Amino acid sequence: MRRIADQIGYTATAIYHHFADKDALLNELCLNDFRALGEALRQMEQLPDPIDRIRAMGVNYIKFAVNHPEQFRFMFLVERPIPGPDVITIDPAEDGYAFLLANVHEAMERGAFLPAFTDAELLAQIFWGSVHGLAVIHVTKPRDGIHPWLDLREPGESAEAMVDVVCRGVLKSTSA
Amino acid sequence: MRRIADQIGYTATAIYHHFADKDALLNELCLNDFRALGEALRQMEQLPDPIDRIRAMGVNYIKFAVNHPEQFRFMFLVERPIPGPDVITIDPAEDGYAFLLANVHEAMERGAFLPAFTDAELLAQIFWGSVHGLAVIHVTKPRDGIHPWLDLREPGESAEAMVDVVCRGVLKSTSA
DNA sequence: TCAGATAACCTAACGTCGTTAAGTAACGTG
DNA sequence: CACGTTACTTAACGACGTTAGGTTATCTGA
Repeated sequence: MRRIADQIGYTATAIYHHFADKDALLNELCLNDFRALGEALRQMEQLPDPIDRIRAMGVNYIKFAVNHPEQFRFMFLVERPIPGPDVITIDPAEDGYAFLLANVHEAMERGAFLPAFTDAELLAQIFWGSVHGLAVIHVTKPRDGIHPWLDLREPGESAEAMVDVVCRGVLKSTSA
Repeated sequence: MRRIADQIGYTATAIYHHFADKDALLNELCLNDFRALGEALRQMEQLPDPIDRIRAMGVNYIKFAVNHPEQFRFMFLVERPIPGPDVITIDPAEDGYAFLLANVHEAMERGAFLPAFTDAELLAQIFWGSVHGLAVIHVTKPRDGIHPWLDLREPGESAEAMVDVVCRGVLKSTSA
């Protein structure tokens, strides 16, 4: 708070006339980042095939994390009290997960997935979870001083590989 | 520090005779948790097939995270200064990642993977990343107050599904 | 056996942090 | 021009990690 205040040329207490407390401020910044990520993923809307969109989203999700590690950590990894329901102002229309889920539904209607996969939400969570894991690993890299023998692959390389693997695992026909 | 000291019936300053500072103490606790996770994963050693071991490790990794969310967050998600090289005392023999990597190597020698996969390290990171993502999602669940429409599947269900998907994506023959 | 070192622990205090209380200056509205 | 609201200030509180300095117990060696 005091450091933010210094940087913007005010006193720390001035912030409290605009935000209830530190968490409220951080949540606002966090929502901003969520919108940025959502927008980045929504760029894939132009691709005609829903599976291609999902693939591209996966790769770009990791790219976002690697390019904005502070924001990514901030969004997903920093513990903060759950904001009150009134604070949840993020619009599903600009949410990344909602977009992913819509694409899974679309691909499912086209019969792209193996017959075993009928739960779109579960599929979406598998897609998200797989790239989320890689993203988190890359964004918390320094911690792996604990695993000095971990020879981490390039984010781009592992992202492509992960997306390929998961797609081959869920798709009826493996085009790629 | 003060709260820990209270709980163990000492003054806060007493701790500084046993640990250099807060980070040193936390790193020690963290190493403890890493050993616990490593041991949990190493239990799979009894399974004869390396692929079965990898599958079971994936499911148990998520189980560990869900059963010990505090520890898991602590190990992977809490930002802390990188410990000095002298502090890295974790033995590869009791490390989970090293065990995973060894199993990937073993399965690769048996020709279990599709010919495209020749990089054992990359494969290990795909296995780890996929379940790590789900684990992180489940362990940071409260934060998804931001995604109120996210209908999170049961950890066990999504863990099994993830492991199946990734295995189908990398294995030559899909036995399961 | 006893001096001296070492270890384990204490109290007091410092600086930093998030936050609150109380006050002041500027501004828009009747 | 009075008046409430807004934007901001200084001063201070309590909690935190940490340090300095002192006290007591325990162990070691001549």
